[in-house]
Order: sequence, then structure tokens, then C-alpha cells
Amino acid sequence: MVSQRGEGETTTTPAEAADKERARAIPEAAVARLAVYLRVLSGMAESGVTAVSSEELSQAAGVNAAKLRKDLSYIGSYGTRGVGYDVEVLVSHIERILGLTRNHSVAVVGIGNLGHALANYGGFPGRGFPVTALFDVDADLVGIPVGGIPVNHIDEITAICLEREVSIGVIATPPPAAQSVCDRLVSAGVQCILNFAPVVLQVPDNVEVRKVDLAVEMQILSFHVARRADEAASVSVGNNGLGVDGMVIRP
Amino acid sequence: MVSQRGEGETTTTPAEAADKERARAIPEAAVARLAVYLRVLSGMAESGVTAVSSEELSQAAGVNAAKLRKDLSYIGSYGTRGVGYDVEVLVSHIERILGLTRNHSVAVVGIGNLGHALANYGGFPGRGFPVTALFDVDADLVGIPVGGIPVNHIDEITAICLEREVSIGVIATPPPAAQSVCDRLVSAGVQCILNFAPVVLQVPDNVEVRKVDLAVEMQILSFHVARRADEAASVSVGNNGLGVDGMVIRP
DNA sequence: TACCGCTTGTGAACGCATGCACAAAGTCGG
DNA sequence: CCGACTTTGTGCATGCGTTCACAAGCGGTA
Ligand SMILES: NC(=O)c1ccc[n+]([C@@H]2O[C@H](COP(=O)([O-])OP(=O)(O)OC[C@H]3O[C@@H](n4cnc5c(N)ncnc54)[C@H](O)[C@@H]3O)[C@@H](O)[C@H]2O)c1
Ligand SMILES: NC(=O)c1ccc[n+]([C@@H]2O[C@H](COP(=O)([O-])OP(=O)(O)OC[C@H]3O[C@@H](n4cnc5c(N)ncnc54)[C@H](O)[C@@H]3O)[C@@H](O)[C@H]2O)c1
Repeated sequence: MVSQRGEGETTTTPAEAADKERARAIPEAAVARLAVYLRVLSGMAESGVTAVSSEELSQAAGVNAAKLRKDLSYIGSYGTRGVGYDVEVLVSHIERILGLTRNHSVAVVGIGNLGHALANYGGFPGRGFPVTALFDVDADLVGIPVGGIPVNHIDEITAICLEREVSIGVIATPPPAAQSVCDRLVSAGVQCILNFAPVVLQVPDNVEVRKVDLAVEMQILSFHVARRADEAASVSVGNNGLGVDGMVIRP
Repeated sequence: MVSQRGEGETTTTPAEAADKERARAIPEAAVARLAVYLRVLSGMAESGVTAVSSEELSQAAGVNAAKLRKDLSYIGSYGTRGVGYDVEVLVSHIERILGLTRNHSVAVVGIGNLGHALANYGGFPGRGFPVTALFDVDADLVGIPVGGIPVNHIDEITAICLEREVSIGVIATPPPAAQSVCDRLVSAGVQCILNFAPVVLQVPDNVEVRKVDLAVEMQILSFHVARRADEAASVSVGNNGLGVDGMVIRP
């Protein structure tokens, strides 16, 4: 939509220019939360809710109310004191800041277990991320449609990514293939990569990589179990009976 | 150096007690990285590498060398100055800190696109996370084995989780079902939950939740694309030629 | 219009995490 | 046995992110 990102302050509206400058200053952590607020707000809008206070929204998003207000303040002052926020207004401003005013075409590479799930998932197109290309090295898969999109051979990746203006590449290949797939995506001009393979990817500075590592997530959970078990042990043994139920006594 | 506050020394060995006390102090961010180091180190061990310096390991893990050393220092001093770290030793210490010395049984709830992929994935059991139970509400799925494990009906979740000592529950149901599934997992004694459904789960304090939200990941990538585009525009037009290549000029 | 109560937006303080820089501590060659 | 070289472990400064607390601002009410 709009935002023909023209030049500096001469042709853009003051509001747009202000947004651009602000975008640079938004903390990474706040960006992630803004995406969550957006989802919650979208849900509210669908339910017919038109206004919301920082307290309500923060509850629904599972964060501290002050943090929520600060996060929203990064994108501008669109609330009304004494009242709250207009849901629609907030949605459109967050969408603008997150760059969701245009679609981002997605390519999935590696159509195995995970690739199939991603290709079949209906949740992305509706949120502005249409999956427009699938790639695999396996000749048996090439040509077969998955989730409505036919699989192409990995060797066609450059041509097809350029043609379909892919802006996000998703890597769902086995670990050994990930770096080479990544390199090919990068040389096809893809600047955003979401990596499911448990390997550290090397990319140029102008490419943004985010990784999803399920084994790491589970290990973090495991750490917390262990920590909790230790704490419980300390309380019951170390404090020698002073601690009742699970409460930690010492500060 | 070693942190007081411990009285646990009476029943545990000093080394164990020291670990337990340290575990409490490890920053969350460092825990996530330790899991990455562990994966890299395991790969090195398999390749026959026996020793590694902080510089090498940090390269392989994609982090700053000083940060890596600090992370490792949280779990103790197991390096040799002038030489580096023994791979095996480091692996075993990280595993101990992360609580990986025992297996953590995993249950997957919601055997749809994503649930199938998870159940079929061979990478978890090898890392100490055997998938031991699958649940779905769909009668057509119940009884059918996926990845070698038969699917059970969701109503059996409490009994089976207790019986198989499930410690991690993975939620891969549609969003509306997620909270109720979560509640059932919690009442079955599961204290760790990995949630793929795009909803904020409410849980008691003694339960740890981690979420994987792919739409949020993509939106973060989208934000960076937009920011980059804006910067490019500012530099080429706003600064009126003063900025060459991608460098940001104004602070 | 003037007041009241409510909610936002933000300055300021705090706490956590990162990265630097270097002393301490070890190896290895001679 | 010594001295040069290498690499760890960490004190310290810096920057980022979170939280508190409250003035400013707005709608409603009399
Ligand atoms: N399935 C899961 O639940 C899961 C969980 C965690 C991590 N992962 C990771 O995600 C990745 C994919 O997992 P999966 O279970 O789907 O694996 P999979 O083996 O089922 O699928 C991998 C696919 O990638 C294709 N492929 C291999 N080399 C390729 C290349 N060079 N170019 C293009 N395609 C290529 C294969 O033909 C295959 O279709 C792996 O790295 C895995 O570690 C998967
Ligand atoms: N598939 C993906 O790639 C993907 C990507 C991002 C997010 N997600 C999220 O992951 C979740 C699962 O996605 P999916 O594509 O596998 O969905 P899906 O519809 O294919 O599968 C959902 C499964 O959950 C089962 N189910 C429904 N209610 C249940 C209940 N109360 N108890 C137990 N099982 C129940 C259904 O029978 C079905 O088998 C969704 O929340 C989705 O938003 C999926």
C-alpha cells in the first residue's frame, strides 16, 4: 500500500518520515513483541473490539503494561489518554512499522517432513507471507504440487526466486545441505532467511538470518527442569526442613 | 570465587554442589548459547577433534570469542591456558549443566501437518529427547502409528503422561485448542511446554513455556527488510549523495 | 466552563548482557 | 630451568532493555 518511499523530507509526509527515523531506533526485542501485539489486536478486531487499554492488551499479550506502552511509544503516540488505543489504528501502524503493507513472497527449500508441513500450512498467506516457490534436490519430488505449489528443482532456484521476487527463504534441508542452499538463496538476491537446520549459517552483512532450533528449545527447557530440581533439593536438604512446600525461603 | 550461600555440601559432592549453585546464576541468553556450543562440540567430537580454542569454537558457533569464554566460565573453569579446551570434557560439563544426563520424555499433542513432522523427525531421540507419546482428538488418527508411536486419544493424556513420565509437552494443535491442551498437560504434571500455536498460554509459575511462532519470525524479518529499504532511501536521497555504499552517516 | 478521574507517554533508575583488554597461567623450544 | 608465546578467565566500562512512577492530557460530568 502507498508508501512510495520517495525521497527524504521533501516528498514524504511528515508522519511517514517520522516513522522511518523511528524504525531505526526500535529495539530488536520490542519488534518481536510488536508482532505479538499485532496478532492479539487482529484477533480483537475480528471479535468486534474497537478500543483497548494498555492494561487489557498487555494481559492478552502476556507482558508488563509499562513495557507494552513503551513498545508502542517507539512507533508513535496513537493512544488517547484517559481512554486507551483504537484497535484499528494500532493495527495499521504496527503493520506499517513491520513492513507488512506489502506482501513478502516466501520460498521453502527442502520439501521433507518439515517442508511439507510448512507448504501445507494455511496460516502464512493470510498474514502477508504467500508461499510462492518450493525447492528440493530429490527428482521424485520435482513437479509434484504440495499445498498447491509444484516443487521445483534446486538448480532453478536463482531464476525462480528472481522471477517471483522471493524475499524470504526458508531452509528445511538436512544440516549438511543448509549452507550451500543458503549461499544459493543469497546469490538469488534473497536477503531474509529462516533456518530450521541446526547449523550456524555464514552470510554477508546485508542478509538477515533467523534460526529456529527445536533441539535448543528443548535443551533450554531441560535446563530449567534441572535447575528447579536442584532448588527443590537445596530447600529440602540444605535448609534442613525449614522450608515447607515449594516456597524458596532464602533470597 | 565459588559462591557461598550453599549448605548442600553435606550430602552432595563439592563439584556437584558448585554446579548446582552456578546453574542458578547462568543468564538465560547464555543457556541458549551453551546448547549451541554443545551441538558444535558434539560435531567436532564425531570428527575426531579432541581440543579446541575459544577462538575456533566461537567462530564455529557464530559468536564473539570473549562472550564464549564468559559463557563457559559460568559453568566452571575447564580450559587450559595456552592450549584451549578438551572437547570431551566440555561436552560432558555442558550436558550436566543443561540437565542432559538423563532422558526427557516428550509428548506431542496435535498430530496434523506439524505434529507428523515432529513425530517423524529422527533428531530428537539421539539428543536425549525420545518422543514417547502422541495425542490427537481426531478418532481417525487414534491407533495409527506415526514415527513408530501409536496416536492416543487426548482424553488419555493424564494417565499416559504420568505412566511414561513425560517431562516435555509439545503443543501442535490449532490455536483455539492450545490453552485447554496446555491445562491438561499441566494437570498431568508436565512442567515444560513447547508451544507452536500462535496464542499466549496462561500457566502456573512452576511451569516453563517456550514458544515457536513462525509468523512472528517472518514479521521480524519483514521489519528488517523495511528498515533496510528506508536506510537505503535516506542515504541515497536524504543525505543527497554524501553517503556512499550502505554506510549510515547520520547518527 | 471548571473539575475529576482515568490512562497514556516518558524521564530516570536499575539491572542484565556484551565486548574490551589484560593479568594469570599454562605450554613448548632451547 | 628459563623465557617467550599462547590462550584462558575476568574486572570493568558501556550499552541495551526493563521497570517504576508520575506529570500531562483527555473525556465525561455537573
Ligand atoms: N522434522 C522436524 O520436526 C524437525 C525438527 C527440528 C529440526 N528439523 C530440521 O529441519 C530440517 C528438515 O527436517 P526434515 O525432517 O524435514 O528432513 P527430511 O529429511 O524429511 O527432508 C529434507 C528434504 O531436503 C531435501 N534436500 C536434501 N538436500 C537438499 C539440497 N541440497 N537442496 C534442496 N533440498 C535438499 C531432501 O530431498 C528432503 O526432501 C533438518 O535440518 C532437520 O534437522 C526438523
Ligand atoms: N504447519 C505449519 O507449518 C505451522 C507453521 C506455523 C504455525 N503452526 C501452528 O501449529 C499448529 C498446528 O499446525 P498444523 O498445520 O499441524 O495444523 P493441523 O490442522 O494440520 O493439525 C492440527 C491437529 O490438531 C488436532 N487437534 C485439534 N484439536 C485438538 C485437541 N483439542 N486436542 C488434541 N488434538 C487436537 C487436529 O485433529 C489436527 O490433527 C497450529 O496452531 C498452527 O497455527 C503450524
